[in-house]
Amino acid sequence: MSFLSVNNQMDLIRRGAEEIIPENEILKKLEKSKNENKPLTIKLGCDPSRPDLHIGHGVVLRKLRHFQDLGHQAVLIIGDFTAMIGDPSGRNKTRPSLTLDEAKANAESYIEQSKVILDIETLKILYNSEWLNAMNFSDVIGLTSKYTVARMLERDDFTKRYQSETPISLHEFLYPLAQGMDSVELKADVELGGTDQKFNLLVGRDLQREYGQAPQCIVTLPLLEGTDGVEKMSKSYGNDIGLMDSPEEKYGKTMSISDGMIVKYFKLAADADEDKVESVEKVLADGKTNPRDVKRELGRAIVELYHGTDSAQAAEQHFDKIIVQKDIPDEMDEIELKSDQLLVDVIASAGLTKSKGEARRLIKQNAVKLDGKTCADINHKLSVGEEVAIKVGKRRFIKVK
RNA sequence: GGGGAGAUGGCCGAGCGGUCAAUGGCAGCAGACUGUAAAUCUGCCGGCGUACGCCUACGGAGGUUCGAAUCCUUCUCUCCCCA
Repeated sequence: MSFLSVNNQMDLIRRGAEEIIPENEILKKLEKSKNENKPLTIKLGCDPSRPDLHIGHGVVLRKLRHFQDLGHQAVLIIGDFTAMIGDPSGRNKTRPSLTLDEAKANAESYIEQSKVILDIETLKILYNSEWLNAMNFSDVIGLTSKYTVARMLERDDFTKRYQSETPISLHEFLYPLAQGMDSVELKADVELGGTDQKFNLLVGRDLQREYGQAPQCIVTLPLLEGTDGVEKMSKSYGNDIGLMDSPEEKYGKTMSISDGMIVKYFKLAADADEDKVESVEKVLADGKTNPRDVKRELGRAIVELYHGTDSAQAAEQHFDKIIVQKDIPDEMDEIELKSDQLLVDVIASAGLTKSKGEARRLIKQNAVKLDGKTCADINHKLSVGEEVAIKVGKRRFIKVK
């Protein structure tokens, strides 16, 4: 295999990246790799404590894929060790402690999902419990002696939590060190991560130096805000576009992002190159184009990336039908009535609402339509054999027959 | 080791014996307006009952009281100050 020129490689590496630290070092690494015809080791750590991936994760996975496309060795480190330890204090809910089996199951699902982005054939997958579990207490103390409390407190979230008097457990200081040990173990040349990972990635650099290795370069990527345009994309905020979402969902959710996010989404979620990003910026700035149309293009681009052109077209058509024309879908889940039932009960039991109370409220709020006609009667009854399409809110449907 | 403050609904945060399912903000849901954008306005926002009602809920366990998120005891956890 022969590598592209360093400049050409850098064009792709820079795409969408926030920071490359230090840039001259990565150039040297690339040069050396090209001269010796030896791929670089590119590390990406993942946290298997949450099983659902979204296009926010996709940003960094995509970057790893770029390196794969350039011929380098991508390594996915599954942080099963840290997931198992979890957070004994129970304060930090983002890190529940998992059993080995759970961590493993999540890891498998993670790998399965990342297949839509990564070239799984050449991907190397390692579990960090393999080496972290093997460390004994004096190893750990030796490791901690290489870092100071003051430096740890430099990490953004530690600083904030310390200042706002929220607890920081001691063991949390060990996570960056553990992650750094992964880099040492791997002799990583480059580590990727979100900007929130910058501190941890830099610790990896320091530790590699301590252990007599050439320090890794780091490539950080911007965090992608969710569809609300404010919070970081996350399933628990409900503002995510899942990698496993259907084309229709991906398209629809994309259409709901705020205008200010369009460029960023092109850059990070649609993998657009610099030229494309520039032209989008230009079109949005000229004031003649309705941003909605640019967003439609974005929606297609994102769906296309994961599902292909045909699905992108279909998703757009579906969107136009359901949302723009407020029609009902051709296909929806169907249920059969065994006896005459109150509409409220049907909606709740079909799972369209969480409770009967909610169903009742929505009916009162004119949010329920039967075959396109608003039904505000909470006593409305459906009889056996009656065929009707129920629409709750904007996008919850069920067909009764 | 000593002293002080605190733990409330998804989150933040009031309440400090009855009128508290618990003010307010954020998030969420729905409606109006739109480009399913944003902003704005309106309504909803523990569960069951179409209202009155019942059940569950103010860190855990006991207790005082006709009545407790509110008082007492104890346990668990957190923060601050001094050493």
